[in-house]
Amino acid sequence: MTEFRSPSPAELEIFASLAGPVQSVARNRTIRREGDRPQSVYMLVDGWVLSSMTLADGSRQIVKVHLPGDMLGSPSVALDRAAETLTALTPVKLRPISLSALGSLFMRTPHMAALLFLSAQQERVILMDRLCSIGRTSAECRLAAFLVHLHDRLKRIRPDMGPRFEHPLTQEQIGDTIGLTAVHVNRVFRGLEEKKLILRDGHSIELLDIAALRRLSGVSARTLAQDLSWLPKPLH
Amino acid sequence: MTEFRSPSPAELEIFASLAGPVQSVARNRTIRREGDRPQSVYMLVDGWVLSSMTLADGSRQIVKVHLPGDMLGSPSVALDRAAETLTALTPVKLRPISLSALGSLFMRTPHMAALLFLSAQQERVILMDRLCSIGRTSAECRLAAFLVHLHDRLKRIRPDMGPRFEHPLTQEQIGDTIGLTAVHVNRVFRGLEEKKLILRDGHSIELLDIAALRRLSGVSARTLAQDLSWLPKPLH
DNA sequence: CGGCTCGTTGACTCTCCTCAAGTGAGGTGG
DNA sequence: CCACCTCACTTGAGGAGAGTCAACGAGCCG
Repeated sequence: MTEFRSPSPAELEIFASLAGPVQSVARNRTIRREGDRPQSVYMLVDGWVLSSMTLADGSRQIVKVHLPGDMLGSPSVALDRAAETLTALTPVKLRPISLSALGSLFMRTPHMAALLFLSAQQERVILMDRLCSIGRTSAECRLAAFLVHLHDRLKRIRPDMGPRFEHPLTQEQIGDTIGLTAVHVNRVFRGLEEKKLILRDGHSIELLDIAALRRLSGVSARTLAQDLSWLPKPLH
Repeated sequence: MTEFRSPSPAELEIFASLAGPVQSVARNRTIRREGDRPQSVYMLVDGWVLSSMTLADGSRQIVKVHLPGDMLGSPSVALDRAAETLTALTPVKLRPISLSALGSLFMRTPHMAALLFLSAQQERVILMDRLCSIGRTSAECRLAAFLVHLHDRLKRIRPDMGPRFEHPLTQEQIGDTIGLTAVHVNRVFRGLEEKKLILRDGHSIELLDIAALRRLSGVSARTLAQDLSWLPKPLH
């Protein structure tokens, strides 16, 4: 929500007071499993979290790679049973937000509620872009799109970040995110290296030509709405 | 929102009063193009609408097939420029809802605002399911998932509907929806017919074994949240 | 030291795409 | 009323991209 740069300090305080205490989750632990009853959402304070779904044949699709600042588990608030499994990729710190706390937000600060709505819509756009990527582009384009998108999001967290970043993902997890097998992810990685578009060193990746990668990805860059004058006014 | 069965008559009236007059759009006309500034969303009163995105190489992905009762164009309210093109598939009737009307909803009825939020989350789940379908399953599974999902949604509009329904989609449009070429959609249609899972006659489709199709699709059925006691109370 | 997971590479297979051509229904204009 | 055109559907043949199976090496942790 802070992406829209309009919550007031008073509102951020309300939001913070609604969230529960910080919980720690060890690497590889499941935070919530698909099929569980959704009783809260979570603010990710620190660490990486995977949101994944399992298909009937046992294959897995990763629907979102969550970074610090993300709200986890929110799609499932509309459902009887959670759709996604949340797994800690690294040691994680998070704060639960009960459904009733979420509900009271709509009463207490309509402006924050509207921002919550906007970020849900933004997530829809991200999913739509991924649908395009997976549905209509080659493995190379998909990997490029994934890397650029991840880089953009990391950069939003650390604006001073350069073209190089660390990540905890295995190639299998990347494959499950962009709809490829681990073996093919590996080959495509090599292809991008040979084209001098990226450099890899373990779990560190450097994007050598972000513009070219973005072009290759095929999906257009998105700019968030600037004019939010139609929203309810923030509290002060 | 009415899917959650909780808006009160008073609230529905508020909602109706916020929407603009009914507009008619002829078949194949564009309602809004990607790149336009999003100035409103639309309630689809009657007809079918496609929401699509165009990639750099000119290929198209259909992001959503909209049916009467749907809200159109809402993902783009978070953006500076609309992400999706809205095209009338049939003669269409719709009512625009300006952004300021949407904003006032958050002030006037927190309960409706929360329902709006929930239906955005539900759309996210639908996109996540489609991501799984396109990313991890075969052409046959994808087509089965598409047909079952479409049938479910039509059934929600007309609960008395049987296993047979009419639709205005070409095979190319279906392909653009599930990430296949028109030629391959045709072959997979034939496959499903030969397996006695469906029957086709022009633009009419009968699902001969919905349970089998659902199993084949690989994605799990979703149940909407029943307990919405955490939402703000409705107006009366 | 041993057992794991992860990354890498090769060989082969198969699903789906591409290109091409033919059919049929519907619409239009002479 | 018919010739013509267009668009959607259909089917075939061939090719390419991604999957599958398998093996091996490297790093990490107990």
